[in-house]
Amino acid sequence: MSSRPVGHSEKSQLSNKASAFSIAAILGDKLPSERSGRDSTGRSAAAAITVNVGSPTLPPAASALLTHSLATHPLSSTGSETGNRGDSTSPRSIVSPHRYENVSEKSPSAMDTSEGKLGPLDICSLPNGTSRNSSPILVEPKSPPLAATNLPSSNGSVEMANITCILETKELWNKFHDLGTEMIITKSGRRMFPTLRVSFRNTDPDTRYFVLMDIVPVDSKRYRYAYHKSSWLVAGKADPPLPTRLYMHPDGPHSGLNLQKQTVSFEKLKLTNNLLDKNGRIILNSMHKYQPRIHIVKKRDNINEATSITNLDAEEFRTFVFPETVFIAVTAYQNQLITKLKIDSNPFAKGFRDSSRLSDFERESMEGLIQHHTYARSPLRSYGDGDYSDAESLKLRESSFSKVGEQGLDKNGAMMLPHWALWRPSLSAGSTPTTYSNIDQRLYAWYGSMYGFPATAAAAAAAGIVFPNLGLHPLQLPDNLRELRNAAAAANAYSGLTSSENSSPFLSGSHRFHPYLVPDEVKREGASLVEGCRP
Amino acid sequence: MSSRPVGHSEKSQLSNKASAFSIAAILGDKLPSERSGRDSTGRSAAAAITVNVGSPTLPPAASALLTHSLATHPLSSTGSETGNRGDSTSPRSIVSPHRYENVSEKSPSAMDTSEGKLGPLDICSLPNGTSRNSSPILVEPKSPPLAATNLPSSNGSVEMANITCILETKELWNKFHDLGTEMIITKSGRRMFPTLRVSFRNTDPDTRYFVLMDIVPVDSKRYRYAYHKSSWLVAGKADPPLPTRLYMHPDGPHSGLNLQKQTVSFEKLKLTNNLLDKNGRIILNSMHKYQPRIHIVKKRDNINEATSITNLDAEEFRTFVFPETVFIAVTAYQNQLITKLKIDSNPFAKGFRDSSRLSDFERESMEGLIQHHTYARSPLRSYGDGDYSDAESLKLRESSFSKVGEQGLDKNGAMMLPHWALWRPSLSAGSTPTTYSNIDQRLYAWYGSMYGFPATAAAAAAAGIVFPNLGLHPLQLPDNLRELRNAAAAANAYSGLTSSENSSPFLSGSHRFHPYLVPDEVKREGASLVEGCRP
DNA sequence: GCTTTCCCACCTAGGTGTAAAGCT
DNA sequence: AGCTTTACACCTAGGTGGGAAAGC
Repeated sequence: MSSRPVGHSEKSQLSNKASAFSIAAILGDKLPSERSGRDSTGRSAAAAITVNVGSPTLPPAASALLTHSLATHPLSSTGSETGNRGDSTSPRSIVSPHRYENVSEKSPSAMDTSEGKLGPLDICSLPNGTSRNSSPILVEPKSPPLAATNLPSSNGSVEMANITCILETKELWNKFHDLGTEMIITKSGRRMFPTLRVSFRNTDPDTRYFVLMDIVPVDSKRYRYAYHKSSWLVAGKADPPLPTRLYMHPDGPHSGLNLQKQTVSFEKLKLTNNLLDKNGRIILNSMHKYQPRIHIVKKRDNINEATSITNLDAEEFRTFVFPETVFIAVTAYQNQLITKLKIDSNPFAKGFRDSSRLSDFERESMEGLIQHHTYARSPLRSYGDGDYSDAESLKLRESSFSKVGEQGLDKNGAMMLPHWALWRPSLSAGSTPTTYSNIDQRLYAWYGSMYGFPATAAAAAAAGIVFPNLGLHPLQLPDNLRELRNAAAAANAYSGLTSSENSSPFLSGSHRFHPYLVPDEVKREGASLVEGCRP
Repeated sequence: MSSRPVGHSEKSQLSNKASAFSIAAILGDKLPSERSGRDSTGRSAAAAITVNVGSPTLPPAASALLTHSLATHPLSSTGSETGNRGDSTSPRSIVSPHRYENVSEKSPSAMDTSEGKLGPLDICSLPNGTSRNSSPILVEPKSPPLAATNLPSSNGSVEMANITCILETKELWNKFHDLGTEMIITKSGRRMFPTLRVSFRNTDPDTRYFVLMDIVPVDSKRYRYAYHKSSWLVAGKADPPLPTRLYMHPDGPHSGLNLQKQTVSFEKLKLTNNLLDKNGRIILNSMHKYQPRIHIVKKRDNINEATSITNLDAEEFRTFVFPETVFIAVTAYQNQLITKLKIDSNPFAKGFRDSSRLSDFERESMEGLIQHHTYARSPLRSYGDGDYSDAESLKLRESSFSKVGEQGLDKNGAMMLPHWALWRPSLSAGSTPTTYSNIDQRLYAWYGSMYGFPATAAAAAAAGIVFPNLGLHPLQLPDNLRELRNAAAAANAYSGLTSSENSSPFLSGSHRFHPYLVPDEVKREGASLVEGCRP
C-alpha cells in the first residue's frame, strides 16, 4: 500500500484573462474628504447602524436611552412573520445542525407582510457624501454622549452602550456597494471579499469580549440579474430560510484593551451554499440579498455551568450593522464590473488582471487601494502609527476620477446604470426601494458552528436600531430578546468550558484542514456542554 | 506616492539539487515491531521521560510516589551551578524581554561541575529495540499504576501525576536521532523538523490545560563537526547561556477531553539565533546541544489577580522529556545524511529530492514516512479511527532495509559511523558518553515571549525524572520548584486576563505576520498584567 | 435559459536547502 | 578555516475567476 501526499494539479499552458471593459465607473466615485471618527490615525471608519440590545442590568442612563429609542420609533411586532417560520427558531430545534436540513418552509407568503411598511432606510436617502461620512451620534469617539460619565454596568465594567464599532476599508466596501456587491458562494466555501474588518472603541480594557458575525437576509426576495439591463431584478419570493449561523471570531475572547488597538478581521469566514455543511461556514441562498452583522458580547468572569444557567439574563452584548456591506450571494458573478473590481482589488485574483485595460494612473490608484486593504489586515497595526500615507494619496488619486461619474460603460459601450439602486436610493433610477424592515429576525445561536456545537436558537434580538445621523431606526424588530441573550450566554459558557481550542489552526496544524473543521466528537462535546447550560 | 504590494522574487532557471549519496543507512534502521501504549490505534508513541513536579496540593498517593522517587535517586543540588548564572534566573530580571539582551555571562566554567557525575543515561544503554519500545512505567496507558484509583487532587480534578504524554511520529524522530539531529536556526526563525507533536492521556476531561514547550541546553559544551570523521566533536565550553523562552501553545488552554483526542503540534514554533528577537521565537546558540521539553499546566478556574497571588503555590503542572528529540542547533547542516533525511522527509524540501538516488522501493518507503508525518498533523484525528495503514506498511517496508545496518557510506564510499553516539551509547563506537546530568536547570518563564510579556523566571523544576523502563532518573535536578510554579501561575494569570487573543493568526490575519508577532503595546500590556500578579 | 459545479491557470504566502558571499 | 548570512529556485498550501460542462 503505497501512500502518497495529496496530489497537486499540474499546470497547463492556457491563460485566461478577464474580458476587457472600462473600470472608469468603478474608480469614478468621489471619496469622502475626511475620515469619520479617527482623523488622527487616518483610519477610514464607516458609519455603523448600532443595534442596542438591552440587558436587565443596564444602568439607568443607558436604559433611559434605550427606552427613549423604543418610544420614539415605531417597533412593530413581526412576531407573526417570524412565527410562521418559527420551527427553526425555537431553541429546541437548534440543538443539532442536522435539524436544519429540513428547515420549515411554512407560509413563505408571510415573509413579505411588512414589506415597505416603514419605508426606505433613511440612511439611504442621505446625500452620498453625507452618508459616507456619517458618525454615529451615540457612540462615535469624538463626542460620545455617554463617554463623560462612562457609566459602569452592574458588574462594574464600562457600559456596553458606549462601545463603538468601526468598519475598516470602508472605501473599498463603498466601491463594491455602489456597483452592487456580490459574494461567491461555493460548495466548499468561499471567503468574502472585501473582508469584513472592524475595530472597536470604548471597550473596557479590563473586560473580555467575544466578537461574532452573522449574515441575515435583507428581504424575502429572490433576485436575478438582467444582463441586457445590467441590473438586478426581483425574481420572486425568497427560498426557504436557511440556518443562520453565528460565526464567533476564532481569536476570542479579546480583551477590551486589545480591541481598541487591533482590528478584528473575519477573513477566515467562508460562505457556502451547502446546506449540509458541517464546517461552520455560513450557509446562504444564492441570488438572495444579505446583511452581515457584527456582535460584541461581554465575557463574564468565573464561568461555570451554574452561573451560565442562573445569570442568563445578565448577558450583555451589542450588535452593529454596516449597510455598505450588504451583498447578493451568487454562485457566479453576474455584474462584470463586480468581477472587474474583485480582480483588481483582491490580491489572489491578480492573475486575471489585464494591465492593458488600465492606464498607469489607474493601475497605480488601484494598487493603492489594494495596498490599503492588505495593510489593514496586519494584526500589528495600532492607532496613530502614522503609516497611512497610502490611504492619503489614494484619496487624492481617486477623487480625480470623480469626473467619470457614477455611470460607466459596459463592454458594448452601452450606458450602465448603477445596479445597486435598491440599497442606495440616492443613486436610484426608478427601482422600487427596499427596506431593512423585514430583515429576517431570527438569529440562530449557532456559536458552535465552527466549533461544532449548535448552542441555542437566538432570534435577531434588536431592541432598536440607532442610525448614526438619524437616531433610532427600526432596522430590525424585536423578536425574542432572550434568544440572543441565550446565545451570548452560550458563547460565554463555551468559552469557560472549552475556549477556542478548536478554532485555532495550530492545534494539530494540518494546512489541509480549516480551524473550523472539528471532529464529530468535539461537536458532540460542545453540544452537550451547551445543553447543560439550558436546563 | 505609488504604493505596491510587497515584491515577490522572480524565478530563475537554475535548479540546484542536493548532492547524491546513499540513503541506505538512513532507511536501514530496524523499527520496533510493536507500538508502545496505543496498539489499538496504531499510533506510534515514544517513551517519555516524565519530570514530576510536585505540588503542595498533591494527594497522598501521588506525593508518596514523588517522595519515593526523590528518595531512591540521587538528586544532588545544583544550586551552586545555577546560582552562578543566577542573575538571569531571578524573577526580577525577567520582567522584560529586553533584559535578556545583556544576559549574565558569569562563571561559564561552573557549568560543567556536574559533568558525568551521574553517569550516562541508562536509557541510552538499553538495547536499541528495547529503548524504542519502552513504556513509562508510571503513566503508560496500558497499566498506569494510579489509573485505577484516579486520585483526585485537592481541587477535585484528576491528578496531574496520571497524565501521560506521547511523542508522535517517533519513527521519524528516531531516524534523525540515530544520525544526530540538527536543527537550522536563522535570524528570521526556522521551524523545527521533525515537528514536535505530542498527545496526552489521562487528562481530566473537565479540566483545562496549557501545553508549553521549551528547549534547554543538554550540556555546557560547544560542538563542531569533523567532516573528515563525519562526526561531532566537543569544541569547548558552551557560549554564554541565552534566555530560555517558554513557548505556550497558541491554541491553549485545551480541555482535557480534547487533549485526549487531538495531537498538540508545535509546528509553528521557530528557532532563531537572534538574541534580540522580539517575536517569541526560541533563541538558541549554534553548535550547542539542546533538549526540547513539553510542559502541561493545569488551568485554574476563576482566575483573577487575587487568586493568582494567593494560590501561587497551588499550581499544578508536569514536564515530559523525549530524549530522541535532542538536537544540535546549526546555521547550516553539517552532516550530509541529516540533510538528505530532511530533504526526503520534509514536504517543503521536495524540490531538492533527487529520485535518481532512490529506488522506487526506497522512494515509496520514504513517502510513507512523510505521509505518516503529515497525517499526524491533522487536528481531526481521533484515536481508533483506523487510518494507520500507512504506518503499518511503512514498518514492513523499512524493516527490509535493516540488512544495510547501522552504518552507511559517505559520498566517498568510506564507512560512516553513526554520529550520534553521544546520545545513543548503544550505537557508540567509542565516544565519551555524555549525560543529561548537567542540562541547564533554569527554565525562564517567558510565557509572554510570543505574547509579548516575559512572565517570570522559572528554573527547570524537576523533582525527579521517571524513565520509562528504569524508574526515576536524575535527568534534571531540582533548582527552584517554585519558579516553574510561578511560571504556571503566570500562564494562568495571562489566560484569565488576556487569553490567547494575541496568539492566533486570525485576529487581523495578515499572512505576512506570525501569530507571535505582537505590537509593543500588547507586550507592555501583558507584562504589566503579569506584574500585577506578582506583587 | 438560467444556475451550479468542476477543473484549471495563476496568483499570494511562506517553508525548504543551496551556493555564494560575508564575517571573524 | 569555520561559521553565518543572503538571494533564490522550488516546493506546499490554498485563495482567485474563467470557462466548459452539467444540472435543472
